[in-house]
Amino acid sequence: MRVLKYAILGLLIKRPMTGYELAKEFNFELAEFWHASHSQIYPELKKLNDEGLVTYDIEISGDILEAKRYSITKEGELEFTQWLHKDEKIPKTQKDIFRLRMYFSNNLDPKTRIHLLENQRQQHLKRLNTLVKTSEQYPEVPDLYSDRFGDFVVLKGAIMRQENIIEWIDQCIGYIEAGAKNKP
Amino acid sequence: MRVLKYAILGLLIKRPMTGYELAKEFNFELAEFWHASHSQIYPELKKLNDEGLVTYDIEISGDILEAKRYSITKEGELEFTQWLHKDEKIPKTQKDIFRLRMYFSNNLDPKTRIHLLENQRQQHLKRLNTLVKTSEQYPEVPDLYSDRFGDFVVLKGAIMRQENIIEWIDQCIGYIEAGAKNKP
DNA sequence: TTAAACATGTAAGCTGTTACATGATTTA
DNA sequence: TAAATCATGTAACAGCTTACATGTTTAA
Repeated sequence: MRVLKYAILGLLIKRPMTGYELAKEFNFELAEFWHASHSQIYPELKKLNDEGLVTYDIEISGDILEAKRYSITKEGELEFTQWLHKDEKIPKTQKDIFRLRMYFSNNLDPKTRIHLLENQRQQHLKRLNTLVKTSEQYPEVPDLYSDRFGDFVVLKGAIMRQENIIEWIDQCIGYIEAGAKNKP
Repeated sequence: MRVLKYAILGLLIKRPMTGYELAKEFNFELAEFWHASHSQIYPELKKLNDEGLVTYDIEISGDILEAKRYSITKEGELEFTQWLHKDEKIPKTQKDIFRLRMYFSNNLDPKTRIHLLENQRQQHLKRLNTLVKTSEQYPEVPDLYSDRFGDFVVLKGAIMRQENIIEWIDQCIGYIEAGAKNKP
């Protein structure tokens, strides 16, 4: 499916970037729903260059440090746009280890279950706070054609997802507390 | 990390199963947040057997059709329980291709964006309806120590997640409609 | 009698992570 | 001058998907 290919092409439409810069992008807002490390990015950039979807110029910092600044080509833009127009089938499975654990939680005593849930709750709350803080950079909805629009909607989605997970965790805790009260 | 190992061990605690039956389990409720196909399961069962965490008896249906019915061993139960007690770090990234597309959505005209969103909406709504129908099997919260408790809480979570995604999609559509009105 | 379900396995290939490997430049 | 950041690559391995491969039993 080569999603990384399209992720890179999409980022290069914003502006030409080095592999190193692309790797950084995958660690900010984007990181909530897509990630790639440099060991994936460099080979992919090479491949995209072979396919004629990107080109690069070499930049020199200081005396000898070379950086390849990649730009998307016309063909690259075309392929990216075609991909972007396609309907996406929703995935059957969103792998989630914690939910797998909860699926098996009848094997744990109530106290342990609540401990595990509280631990998750705390982590998600922390993440939520970070996301909310980031969202303060968007006092209003960005222009539809600005690339900040995409940032904005996925950030909103990330916040809503964290809130939803916390709500689910709270309900789980509620079920366990109610169940433990009946049969302690 | 070998999550599949623990997923299989957890399922075998419920009851002894064949590889074929395990594969089926990964296609029902569990499928929302974990999946494995038979080509992964059979080698893993072999490995677990080598490690002494499961054993099997051969069952014969009809004249010659053999099935290996796997049971978890004491060691297997111990390892599983130890795993289940561990705190889980929340993942930095939950890969989501559709959100990646939306991240790049400034490259699409508003009509196409709304088309893509409506398409997702419809798919998630369909999934939601299926989940809600399934949840009717749980008129009340199952007993804390019944293995239906795990089924129940993750099903609740799956429903909440679908509702949340639909809410996000609706908000996205709202942003686009509002933005397109200002600058058509 | 035929299609669906039962049943088990292997192989090739893609994706992704962690570690290995090296070195330059900038900033504190 | 030392640490952080910039910069690029490869290798080994784990995980997962799709296809290949084979055959039996049951229910319509």
